Amino acid sequence: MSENKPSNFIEHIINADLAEKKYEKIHTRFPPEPNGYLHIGHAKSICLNFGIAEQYGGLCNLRFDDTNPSKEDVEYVEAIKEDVRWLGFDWEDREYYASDYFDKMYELAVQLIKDGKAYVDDLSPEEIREYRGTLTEPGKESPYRNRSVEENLDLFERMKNGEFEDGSRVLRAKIDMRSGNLNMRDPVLYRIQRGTHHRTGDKWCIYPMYDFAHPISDALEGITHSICTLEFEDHRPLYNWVVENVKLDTETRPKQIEFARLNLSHTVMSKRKLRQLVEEGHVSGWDDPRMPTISGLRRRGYTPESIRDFCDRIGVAKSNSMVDIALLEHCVREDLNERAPRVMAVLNPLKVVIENYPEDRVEYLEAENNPGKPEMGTRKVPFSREIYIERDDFQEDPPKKFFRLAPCREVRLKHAYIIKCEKVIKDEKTGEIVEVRCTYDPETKSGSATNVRKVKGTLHWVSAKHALDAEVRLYDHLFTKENPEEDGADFKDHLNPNSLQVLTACKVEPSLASAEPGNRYQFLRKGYFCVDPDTTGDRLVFNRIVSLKDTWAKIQKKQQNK
RNA sequence: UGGGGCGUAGCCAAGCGGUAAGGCAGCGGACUUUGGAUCCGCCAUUCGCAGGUUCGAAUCCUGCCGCCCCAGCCA
Repeated sequence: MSENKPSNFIEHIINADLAEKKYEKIHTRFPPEPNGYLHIGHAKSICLNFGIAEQYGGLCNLRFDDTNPSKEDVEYVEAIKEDVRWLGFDWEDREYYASDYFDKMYELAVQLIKDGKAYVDDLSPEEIREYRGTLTEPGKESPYRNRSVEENLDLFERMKNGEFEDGSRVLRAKIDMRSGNLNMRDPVLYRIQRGTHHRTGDKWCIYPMYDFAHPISDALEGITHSICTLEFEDHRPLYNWVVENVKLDTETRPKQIEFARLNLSHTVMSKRKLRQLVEEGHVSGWDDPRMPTISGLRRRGYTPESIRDFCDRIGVAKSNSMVDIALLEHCVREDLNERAPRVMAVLNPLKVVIENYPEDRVEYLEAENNPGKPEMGTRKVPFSREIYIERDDFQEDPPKKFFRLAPCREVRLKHAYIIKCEKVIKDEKTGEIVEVRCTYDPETKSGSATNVRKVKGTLHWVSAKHALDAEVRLYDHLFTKENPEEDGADFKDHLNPNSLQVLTACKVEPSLASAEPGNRYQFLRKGYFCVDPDTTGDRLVFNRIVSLKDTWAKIQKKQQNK
């Protein structure tokens, strides 16, 4: 199909293969092991594999690499399917499992033995390690390496029949104990491991290793390009060995291609570490909105579109890299700027009384839902004598360039009037500001003919008697360090103690009464927020997806540094 | 000391012998009833380093340096 402008080295390879007529149709696969939840690193692989298939008019399979029952579970297969679907990809009826091929794999292993290319080894795990040699010294051949085909056949069948203890024997490929590539030093193909498999139950007590199962699964499914991460690069000769030495009846030979996995700043990506965060209670679960898991990002409010866009932008290459999380944040902002309706919410309320506004008057002001998109319409927002503004938006003794509310100063209330601060009321004991008294200028009503004055600052607000109470959860990076796993220290030493801040006294505009879990909004001047599933009939809970870009925060930082 | 990879801006990343794309971040400025958005401009005389080939090298050759991965009966 489209052989135009390859955007990465994998497309170059595919274009070349197509030009040489090595393959007719492109077929990829996404092969997760159902032993944990998917994270954004997997999203990169999913987008790559499904994306290439789509781009070349081919297909992409979803295949669970379930060859180790001790670590795998149906819980994970369901979660993985949900995540892939949510990201926007469809594997149609091509949902496969390596375990679907266990019979075939066994048969192929038997054939390998008959061909004199595999043998049953009685060495213990420790002995196998010793015989393997080291990185710099060659290995030694096992004393069992030259058993007769008949004996191997008999032993392997008895392994399958459960006659031997777990770990007492393995089937090994007969390749080269002196190879510089440790993977080629007679790799283990099958091990004995009792345990109930989530799909095959107790049918098997021997399970194939990844290096044997993966190339066979690929070949059986007609995969043309088997894309995996860099650490499998030195498994490629073994992958090819299996493809070439096993008696397959398919004629297309899959090709393994390796790319660099994603690393994201200010977080961790390994399943082991993520699991640790969950199990030790540093986060509330796999779907904690601070987690880089797909389920965490979903709950946080990230859109699938923004994640796909991110995956497009980071590119695909072979150098180990660390992508700045700011790019991910940029991608959601860009997406949500287009689609999120704007709404007013005061996170840290400060009461403002407009002294010259009639006590019992209420005006319903017209407010646009998205200034960039008039087609998103307008809504009515109630305005009255008592309102809340953001505590940060008032300062008694304002610094330079602060153009919000301060004594004797004027600001515009978004969609409403210009108000002027007349008086500050403080708590007599604590000195805390409890209320600000203002006056408004009736000539300045938004949209009216008399509204001609301009002021520097515009604030968001909510009418006190109309406001809804809400809880807002503010999230920050999970780790304070760009790379928490750097310099050998425990990554948990760099957990950000302020990664979650819960605000329980927030006031939001009444139109949010109908907000439902999953809905996303822009809280004017604050950021993008998503309704959390913890929301109940009488309690609104919002997650901050990402803040808006904050020029004022930057100015403040500069002022502090002076 | 073996094998496999990778080095282009603060972070990603194109580039494939014809004179360094693009994005993020950053910095300036315009506009603005979101300090948002938008717009406009700046941001690598040089591609890890050193030699060589060539009219011409990030691209080809040689040598060095640095970083990552591999010694699971995990994937």
